[in-house]
Amino acid sequence: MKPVTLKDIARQLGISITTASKALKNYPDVSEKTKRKVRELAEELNYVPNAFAVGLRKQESKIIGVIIPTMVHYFFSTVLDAIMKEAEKRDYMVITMQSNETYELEKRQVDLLLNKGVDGILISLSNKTRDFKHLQKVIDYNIPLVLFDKIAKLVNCSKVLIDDRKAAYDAVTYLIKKGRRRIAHFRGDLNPQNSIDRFLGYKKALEDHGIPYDPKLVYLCNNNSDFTDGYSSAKQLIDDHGEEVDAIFTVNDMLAIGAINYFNEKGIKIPDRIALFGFSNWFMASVITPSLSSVDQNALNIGKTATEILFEEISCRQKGEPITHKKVIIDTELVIRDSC
Amino acid sequence: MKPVTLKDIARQLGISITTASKALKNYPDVSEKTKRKVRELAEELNYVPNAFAVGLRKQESKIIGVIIPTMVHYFFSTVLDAIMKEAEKRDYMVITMQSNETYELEKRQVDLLLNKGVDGILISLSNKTRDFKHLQKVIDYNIPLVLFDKIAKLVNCSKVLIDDRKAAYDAVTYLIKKGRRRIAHFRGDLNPQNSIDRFLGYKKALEDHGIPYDPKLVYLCNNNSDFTDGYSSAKQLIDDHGEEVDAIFTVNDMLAIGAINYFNEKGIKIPDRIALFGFSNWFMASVITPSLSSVDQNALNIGKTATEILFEEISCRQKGEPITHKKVIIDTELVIRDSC
DNA sequence: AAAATTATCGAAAACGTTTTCGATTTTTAG
DNA sequence: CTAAAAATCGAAAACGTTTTCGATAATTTT
Repeated sequence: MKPVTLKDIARQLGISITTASKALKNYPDVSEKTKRKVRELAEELNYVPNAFAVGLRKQESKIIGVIIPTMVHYFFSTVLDAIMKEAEKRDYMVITMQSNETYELEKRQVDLLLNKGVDGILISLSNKTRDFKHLQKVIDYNIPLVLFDKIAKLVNCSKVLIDDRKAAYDAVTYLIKKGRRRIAHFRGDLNPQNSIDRFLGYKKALEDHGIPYDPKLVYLCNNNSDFTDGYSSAKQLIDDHGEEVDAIFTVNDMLAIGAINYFNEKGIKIPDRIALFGFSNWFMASVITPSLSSVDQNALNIGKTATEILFEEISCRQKGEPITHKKVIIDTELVIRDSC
Repeated sequence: MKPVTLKDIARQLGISITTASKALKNYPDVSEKTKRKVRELAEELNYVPNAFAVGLRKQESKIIGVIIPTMVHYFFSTVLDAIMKEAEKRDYMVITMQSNETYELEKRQVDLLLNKGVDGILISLSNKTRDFKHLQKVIDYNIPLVLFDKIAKLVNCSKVLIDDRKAAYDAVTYLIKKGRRRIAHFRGDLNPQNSIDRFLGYKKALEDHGIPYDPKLVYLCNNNSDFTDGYSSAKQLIDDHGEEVDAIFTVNDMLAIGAINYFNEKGIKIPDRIALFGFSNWFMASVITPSLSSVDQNALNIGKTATEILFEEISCRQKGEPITHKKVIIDTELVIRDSC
């Protein structure tokens, strides 16, 4: 079974390919009678335009590309979910690629997407990306580009992100308002910017509420995608400070869950003895015992907004209108559960 | 900045487009000298073939399509991870679509993928899919198709799946070997086949070990993607049977985690008083307290194998060789943790 | 009835690549 | 030195669509 083409329709109806094409596109210079005949036959034969031919002719693919560090991740898969739904509304398809947190792959994937002729690209940068020539290439090719979550400030394109510093500030402030005074922080690596900002928010919240910042209460967890790191840091924290500490704010939920496991094991009561506040509001946070308070990043909204902006830019480009880049901050939300 | 084409290269070198094309494709009827010149210039100008033109000419897209019920799911995102890595090895890209567990979307998405000219399609069917005309269409178009996990027995194509019945049998047998005698089962909906098979495995394990099957110990959890269902079923179970029951085998980890939450809350000791065995080995299973024993479905292997088979078929088709469909059963594994 | 207008159609070029096949040039063999 | 063989190249067609523009036919206006 071969797909049916305009040629087939034209031949069967004894008209030209041109007329057949114009009939389906509702051109004014085709009579209603022929339009009807063409449309009926097209329907009957299940005609669909060949995507390659259309792409070649119109230089548009009806595909957008997405590059994320990793797929198996509650936050990113949720963002992707939103992206795909927005794309589908507009009859667009999504090609997804994983950079695996490496710059080389990310760069290569940008090239591949450009070669495929995608109409726009969404990227959440890898932790290791320090050089932005590949992004500049996208811009030079005049392909709309929107960065989300892991962004690069210096790149001239639209961005969608949360205010990590404020979100962390709010979470720590909540702990303080609940009477906690010795609040530890399990922080992440120096890159990406997110963990720095969350740390700064933590620090500022303490200072604004008259609690001295104590660097000894900050633990670096460089492998923060593994909950054993949270477990061992919790152990270290208790060894170092004993009864003194009464709360922990962690840079993500994974670390908090590792800590919860340790405390549960040692019979250290949560939240009576020590409170916990996570970040990201992964699904796990709601099912663990005790359930974990966390900052919800609103992944769906991030994905939706980023995609909407991308399509605006795509539409501007097609109409030849000038493109103005946007930077949108998505609201976060404190989700309070049993851990504090 | 416009992408550079063969025409640009040909003009700059004073040769024909034909020769430029053949030089890059290493045809024997181009002299080494011109080949070198063309390759060097192509490299310098960063030439990449236009994907639409190649697709139109060769009728191949270097894209495969994937349809899964949902993206935000540990199993499916892991399978997708494997699929994308296999595709990348072969310089292929992946278009992913979510059926959202609806037949209509699934059908529409198959159409969209066919129209895009994808070279092959991987599908894990929606729970609601009872009609397979859309799959038959893929086969009629002679596009390689591989079903995985949620398959349709009657469709004539390759399939990759696990032996749900055997896996369930093994898990329940493990509980029996550990001395459990009154083993409950939290089962899923009637569709898909998976939950039926897991139930049958449960039943057979009991019978083979001389334990009478008691339908009163089987609880239907129709909304099994929500852990509150596991919570309430656990409560019901204790209300109905009290001290009598000493283990539960659940159709997935979500239900088991709901049950664990209930038991933790009520101070019902796991595994002393009651043991639990889940299914799917979601990431959560390892972080919950107590950690949950579960059947690992080997999602990475499912994805890898399905993609390998797909590419074999794609390659056969391109060479005009006959295609033989395969049905591969991926081994599962019991992951024993603290819950039993 | 002639002229102007409008409606309807199709030829042709273009998008960029691949591939067949014939033409030309160079090399080798006789 | 000529004939055959080999090496090297390019014209042209094809993939299927869109769009411009010119041609013809039908209609309206003078």
